[in-house]
Amino acid sequence: MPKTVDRDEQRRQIGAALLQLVAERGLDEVSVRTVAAATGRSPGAVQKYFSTKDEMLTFAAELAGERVERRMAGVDSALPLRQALRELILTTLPVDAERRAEATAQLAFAVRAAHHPGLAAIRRQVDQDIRQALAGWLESAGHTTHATAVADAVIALSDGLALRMLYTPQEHEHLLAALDRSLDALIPGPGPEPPYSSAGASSCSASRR
Amino acid sequence: MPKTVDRDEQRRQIGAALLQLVAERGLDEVSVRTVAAATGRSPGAVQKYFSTKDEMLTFAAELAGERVERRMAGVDSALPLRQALRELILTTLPVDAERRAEATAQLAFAVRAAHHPGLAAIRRQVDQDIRQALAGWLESAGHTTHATAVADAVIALSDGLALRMLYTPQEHEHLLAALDRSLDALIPGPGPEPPYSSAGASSCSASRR
DNA sequence: ATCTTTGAGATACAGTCGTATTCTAAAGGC
DNA sequence: GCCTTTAGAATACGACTGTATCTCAAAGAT
Repeated sequence: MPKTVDRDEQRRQIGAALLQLVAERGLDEVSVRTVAAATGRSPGAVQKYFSTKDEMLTFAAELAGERVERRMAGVDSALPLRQALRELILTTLPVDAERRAEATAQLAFAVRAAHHPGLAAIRRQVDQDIRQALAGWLESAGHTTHATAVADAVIALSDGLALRMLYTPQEHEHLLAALDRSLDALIPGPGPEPPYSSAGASSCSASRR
Repeated sequence: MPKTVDRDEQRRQIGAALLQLVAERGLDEVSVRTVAAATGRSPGAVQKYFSTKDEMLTFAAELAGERVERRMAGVDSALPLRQALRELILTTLPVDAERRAEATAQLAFAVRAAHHPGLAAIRRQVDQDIRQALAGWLESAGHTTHATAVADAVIALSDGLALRMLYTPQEHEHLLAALDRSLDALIPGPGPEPPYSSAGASSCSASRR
């Protein structure tokens, strides 16, 4: 046996470099050569691990998906529902350099998935996992009705806020306020009632206390 | 004066073709040559109207923004708030081929804006316009507190749902349900419950038709 | 009818792309 | 020790990119 290397580890290194490159320069700037340079390798060396650019892209998309799911699993599930949700969403919003990198890559892949069946399948799988985990949280917190619909709403809200934050760093404050407002509305109680206006029969606020 | 043409009209034609191309094949497939072919022109003819690819892209992004704002202005403002919002959001979701085309282009430009200051500025302007119009709707419907936060939430929700619909056509039903759930939560019934609501009960049980 | 200005097409150029092929060097197994 | 297998680099190729330049046809003004 000749010189041997941990192939999977190498692939993960390259994939990680690709994600970072997407974050810094955009998915359009990703080429076999730029990724190779970002990892200090020659283009030929990258070819040893990914025979095709598309294979490399797909691998990186899966890697990014795994990261999201791992972060999700890392949220303290003992937290009150609203806080847990807020914490989870905050880990997906580009509020600092690291999260901005992740969000950028995530959204870039999502848009490309619109014209790339392979990437679309990966995104669908990740979304499905997150959706079911979220629905589980909701149900175990007493949110037995329309748990999946609320889960989908939370996902959409998170993605939409992240997208806009990408090109509007000035408005992070406003958008975080919008996040809290939405969570207040979507997740009634526990704790002090959100300071929502409107006369007594405010829609959902009576369901759980 | 020699042969003369309506330059602005030509530019709009080319811009429209570019948007359609983005919708059908993705922003990566947009090149001076592909756009020229899509308009039945030669690449050189396109150069007469846009001396640079970036100028062409910027123009198309503005064109797309105008379309959104025009659609927004077209929503019947006499409608009850919740219905107006729902109608507005539906015109931005990829529920049919035409809207899918618009949403695809919109989101593609949004992601590219993350690394393109010019596009970012355009997006920010469009977002600002929509936000203020939405906030105006909300306030004039009695939603005097946190109108802008709710407006931002609505925008994020709309973008997030559109993004996911792009690569998950199978789940349109679920996502529309999530939209209604969110609207129910965000917009407490304006006096008379909207017709979506089932009887006088809490609007929590109201779902899409 | 001529001139002049313009739209449109064709072509050229340097650069980058993805991928295939070829080479060098090094690290186990014998 | 050599020999095989592999990692990695270098190179080659055709296709495509954005942009600059050139030519030609056509239409209004004189």
